[in-house]
Amino acid sequence: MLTTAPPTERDQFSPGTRQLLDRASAYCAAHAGRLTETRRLVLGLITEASKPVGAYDILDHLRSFQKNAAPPTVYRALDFLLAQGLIHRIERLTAFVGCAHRLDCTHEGGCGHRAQFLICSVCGTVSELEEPGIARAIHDAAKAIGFRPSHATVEIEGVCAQCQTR
Amino acid sequence: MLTTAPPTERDQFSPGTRQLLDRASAYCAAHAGRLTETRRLVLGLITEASKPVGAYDILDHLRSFQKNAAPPTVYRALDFLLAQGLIHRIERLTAFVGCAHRLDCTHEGGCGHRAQFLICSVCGTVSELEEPGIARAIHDAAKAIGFRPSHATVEIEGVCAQCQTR
DNA sequence: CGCCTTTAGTTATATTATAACGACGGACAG
DNA sequence: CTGTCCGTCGTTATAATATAACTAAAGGCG
Repeated sequence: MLTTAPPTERDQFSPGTRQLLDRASAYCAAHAGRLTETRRLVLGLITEASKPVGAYDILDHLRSFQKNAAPPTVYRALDFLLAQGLIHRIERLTAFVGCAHRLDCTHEGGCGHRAQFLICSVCGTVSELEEPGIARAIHDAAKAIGFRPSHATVEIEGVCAQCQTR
Repeated sequence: MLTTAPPTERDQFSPGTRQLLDRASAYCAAHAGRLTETRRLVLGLITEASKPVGAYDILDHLRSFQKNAAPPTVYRALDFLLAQGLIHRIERLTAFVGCAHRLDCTHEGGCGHRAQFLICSVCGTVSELEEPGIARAIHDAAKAIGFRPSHATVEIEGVCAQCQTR
């Protein structure tokens, strides 16, 4: 009798995504982390989405690979990916996006805490900025009043260029 | 027979808070809004707290005034106060703080969307900045890529001056 | 007053996130 | 080899935050 095997990432993820996952796996290995099967699937699902995805959206999709996935399954993977800097949490949306720069970032630990996000309120897409001027303005303002910043959340809501022309 | 009356704001709020509430009431009246009893209590509770407060913390305290308060009671008041610009929501904390500047702000609608917040991870206090340099850096960066911003969330986590010296 | 709009009460439920505990598995020292 | 440790995962339950939907009351205004 033929039992139906659950789908693998090969069936669902684009070649581009799988390549990114391979690079992420190497990145983790180089930073004392393991991109396990579950973590890889979660990162893949986030990467394939064109918009931020909520934890329970991820859970729904993850269940097509692992029928017994539960909330802690997803949240544990998300915690790991956040710690590695491979994804970001968008606070205003309570949702997650892949990090556009982490794998290309040459300066250790230098990318995650400086990113800014542009949220289009029409199409819902989020794009990531790395604008030194913003980071500097924040740093300077904090320094001027004796505050020592460790991380800044910058989320800019508005209408993206594409949606303005429609 | 003597029935015990529920406490009024007079019993709980400091004179300074009550004065602020009176000013807020006038502010609302001038902007086609009514600072009703419930809204006034919620704003008072937020104002008295030295730190950001969660919606359910507010609910707990509100119940000492109104025994039948429920989640929608609080969320409706919060929605109103946010719309008036009298409080802010701190996304990273899922909590609310009073607006330090709204009542003193002379330019209509000009204060709310430019504020930045400093969150001390040691003592938990949040202070509000209004630093034109940050707002300008954000505006310029967005403009450069054709994005039209409507609102920017800037939340800076770190250690405040006071906590650094301890 | 009578009408209309805003506000509030009430119940139920949706959405997001974590606690707690046991099991499994690989790495590594002895 | 084998026992131990640590990181990961499965599982169940529950906490914390937020909203839907409907009804009723209260206030402004002709």
